[in-house]
Amino acid sequence: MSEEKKLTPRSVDFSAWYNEVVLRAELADYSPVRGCMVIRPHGYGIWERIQRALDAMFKATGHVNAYFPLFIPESFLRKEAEHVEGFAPEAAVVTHGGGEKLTEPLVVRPTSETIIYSMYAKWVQSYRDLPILINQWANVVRWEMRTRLFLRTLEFLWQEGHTAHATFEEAEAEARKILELYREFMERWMAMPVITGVKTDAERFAGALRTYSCEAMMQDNKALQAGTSHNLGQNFARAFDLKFQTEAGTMEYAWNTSWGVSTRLVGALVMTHGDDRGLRLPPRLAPIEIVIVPIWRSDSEQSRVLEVATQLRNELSEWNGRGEDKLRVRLDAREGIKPGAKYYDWELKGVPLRIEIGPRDVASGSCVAVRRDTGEKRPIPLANAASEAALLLERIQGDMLSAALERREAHTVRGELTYEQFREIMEGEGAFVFAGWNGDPAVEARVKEETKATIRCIPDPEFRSRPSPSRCMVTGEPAKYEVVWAKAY
RNA sequence: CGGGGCGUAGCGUAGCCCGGUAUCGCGCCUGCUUUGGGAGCAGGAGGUCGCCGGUUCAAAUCCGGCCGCCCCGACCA
Repeated sequence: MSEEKKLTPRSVDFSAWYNEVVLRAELADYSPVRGCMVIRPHGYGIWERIQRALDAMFKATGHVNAYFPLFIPESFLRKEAEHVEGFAPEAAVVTHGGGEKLTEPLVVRPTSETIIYSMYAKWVQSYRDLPILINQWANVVRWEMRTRLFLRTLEFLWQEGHTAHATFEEAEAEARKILELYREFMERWMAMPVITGVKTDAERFAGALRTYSCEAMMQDNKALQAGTSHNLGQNFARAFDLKFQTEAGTMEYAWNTSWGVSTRLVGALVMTHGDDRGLRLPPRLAPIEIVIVPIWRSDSEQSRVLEVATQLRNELSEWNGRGEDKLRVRLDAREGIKPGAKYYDWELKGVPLRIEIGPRDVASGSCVAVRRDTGEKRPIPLANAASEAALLLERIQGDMLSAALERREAHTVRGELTYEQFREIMEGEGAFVFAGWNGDPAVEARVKEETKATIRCIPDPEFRSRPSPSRCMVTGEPAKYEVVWAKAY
């Protein structure tokens, strides 16, 4: 019997549970600097899987990677009025270098629009130079008041795409295309369903014309903004004199978009799929998809089991039934630790599939596969273990998405409801509420004040309820939009 | 920046009210026995009790100040 503290059950305190999973599954750790997080190898491995998948998707849509400076002259931020207003309060500023006071302070980038569009201005003369489709993998710094592991840290890793186009329509199409790309990634890779839509003015990115977002529901029924894509219009092009000569010979400002997702996605994964045993990883993002745990009693059993287990490990990792995408397998041959302890260990870390193999299995030419998501056990023959395991992994990926979608729908309220009913929902369990809104920012602010719920987005048509509410939930006036309300991180 | 909580071995903690030289568990090291759901026994190493000052014969404990962290809120990916 161990006296070690058990994981806090999610039902007791979701925040405490989340922190314990992140720390104990060894995804991340607190650093000596407040609000800055150390990403440990397991957490970084997940981020690398995310990077790899997204990068391939960006390249497939014609984007290329580049890198821009960490330091931005303070004056650059000021060139776009809304932008500076939004980011100045959370800027980290370097005032000294080489032992001397700088003539102009340098801002550690909170986002790179300004430095990037200042460069695009040099690169673009003609409509023939457009579009520019560039992505950068980088770290950014935002001096937040309150931080949370992965969800909001002072420094975080992300990908930021920055494009320039010849027309509004082209920029708008780009922003929408990336939104769809994000949605596909979140559903197919993260097994995390999201609602996409456009932000209200209150929630719009500082300097953007329009902001689109992906909104995911965590297991405490709160929303997490998982990704954003902005149509920046000509706001930054004007600020940085990013002009081009059109086919007709006139001069025009370029149209920009920017979009990004961050290490927050790792937190989203935990809060979407974790359970009381720890993390559950969707197979496609799991650094290790399969862990083989050998079981033995005596020395002779040990050598025999390990021999078969090693052979199984090799067969699995060399199997080419998935083409270039090899199975990611780990054999846990540690000695002096009981198999049960190994099970708990890998369950906490979220490995989707465990294969147990002991003397009885060796004798019968089989092994036992155990699903992390459902706990379901099934014997599979060693002869075709690879294809069986691959099939199970695919099923786990699909089932995890279905389960998350079902959970979200069970906590989604659609159709006409009164403000009183809404308040009751927000005071209780919380939910995604589709409701009518008259478009008045004052109403939006009042609801936030009274219930802590915000408009997550004006959703795309496919997510809207049918028929849309005709009245504003708060005022009873005719509704201008249907919106999704929820408390958010 | 407001409200709450906490700083004692690598981790989690007892002791504090009522001062007397630090408790227990996990982990770690050595040896033997173990291994189909967190192993057992024996031995062992490991501590500026967050920091500074005060009271006292004596401070983890009482008093004053400072620092740090976590949680809740305002702000935000």
